[in-house]
Amino acid sequence: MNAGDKNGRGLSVQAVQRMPYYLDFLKKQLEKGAKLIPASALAAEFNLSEIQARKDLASVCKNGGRPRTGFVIEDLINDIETLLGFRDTSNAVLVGAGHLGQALMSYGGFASYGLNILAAFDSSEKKVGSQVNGKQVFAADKISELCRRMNVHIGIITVPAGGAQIVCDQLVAGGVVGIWNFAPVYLSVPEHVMVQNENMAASLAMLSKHVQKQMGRV
Amino acid sequence: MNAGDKNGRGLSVQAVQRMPYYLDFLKKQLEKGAKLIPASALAAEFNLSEIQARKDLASVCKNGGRPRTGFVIEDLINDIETLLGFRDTSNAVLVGAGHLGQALMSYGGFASYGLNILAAFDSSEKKVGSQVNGKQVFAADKISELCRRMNVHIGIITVPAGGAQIVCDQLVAGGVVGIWNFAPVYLSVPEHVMVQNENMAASLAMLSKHVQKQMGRV
DNA sequence: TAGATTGTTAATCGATTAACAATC
DNA sequence: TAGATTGTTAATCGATTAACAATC
Repeated sequence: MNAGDKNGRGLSVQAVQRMPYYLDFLKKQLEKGAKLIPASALAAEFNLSEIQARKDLASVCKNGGRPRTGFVIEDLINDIETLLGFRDTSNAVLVGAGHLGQALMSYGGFASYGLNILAAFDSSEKKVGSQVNGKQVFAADKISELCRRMNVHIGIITVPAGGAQIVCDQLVAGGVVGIWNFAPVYLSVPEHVMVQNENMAASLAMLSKHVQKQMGRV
Repeated sequence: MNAGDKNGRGLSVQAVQRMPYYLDFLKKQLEKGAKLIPASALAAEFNLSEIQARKDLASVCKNGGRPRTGFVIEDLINDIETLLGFRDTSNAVLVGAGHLGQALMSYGGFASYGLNILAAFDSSEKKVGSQVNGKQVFAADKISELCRRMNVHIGIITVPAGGAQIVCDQLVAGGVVGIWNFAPVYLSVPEHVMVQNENMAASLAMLSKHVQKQMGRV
């Protein structure tokens, strides 16, 4: 439902998704005073094969590693952050200031992923005009206009399923090209727009299948 | 970081993850009064190839479809729900009653995915003893004991990154075999435990890479 | 030099797609 | 019967793994 992407140096989608974990670990190692790291250390930490870790690092690291010593941690951090787009901040708006929306607005960790939630929208009159974590909540009918004016390219959808497609259309109309969708519905968008689904139903399905299997075994 | 799984009738992990979307659509069609549906209708709705939709349905549908008419919607719904484990409810506990944790506890939609959050845990004395959406918040040091006593097999982790591994270990000690992890860290678990990461950093990475590319194009 | 570690090229494995036969 | 649609078997494509050469 979201086709794969050919990224720069032959990085697979899955490899890209492993990168944030590597990044986190590398930062911790750097803090501990380490300068160099072999691919095998990452493999051990994340339960991956050494080959995979090595290939992942090789495909992201500009300078490559050195036999015997490994990779320069600082370079790796730099390269991964650049690759993932975490080095410069993108502005985003959020639509749907309910429980989940407020939770996301209040979360401090997005800054290190290069995301800044500028403002929110909601259709409830009660919420419009209020602030959450210092961010203004605007009326939902202003989405397109304000997105365009603020030059925002990322939209976060945390409305109930029923309203998600309409909100999505408005975001796209406002110039948004990347949508982070928490609503449990499939969104239909033009070619140039990417939807990243936080697909909770799918996660739960995987979990409950696993639990079934495990319990069956006992 | 979480290897694929060989499911019953050769259903790929990806196919399983598409199922919740199919399910949603099929239910809507049933409500509209439709009885039968061809695979091509799903393909059109979700922007998939007809072949893929057909194969997905074929691999999940016990009775198979009929040439000319298609698949019986009611049967499909049944088969998919059974496959995904949505038909019988699993109890879960949640650890970390912060913004996100409360949002999940307040969300009404999990019932249709067969998930019931029984109770929560938190390490803050302020929260212990309180209720969120009618669910009790217990002290974090009771996790293992209560999980075992309540026979809970699914744990939801919504604590900050630093505490996630400890919480995870306690859940596993309490008999949990499926963990839904919202903390932005890799969790190390025994073989029989499955971790489903709600990997927000990865989602954001994909989005920001896409936005970069799109903006570069203009 | 020997050994650890990277880098590269080929092999395997799994998922998707294509071609075509079967059926109502 | 003709045509729509499913089901099956083979081909392609992409990601992971394996084997081995290169390098410090």
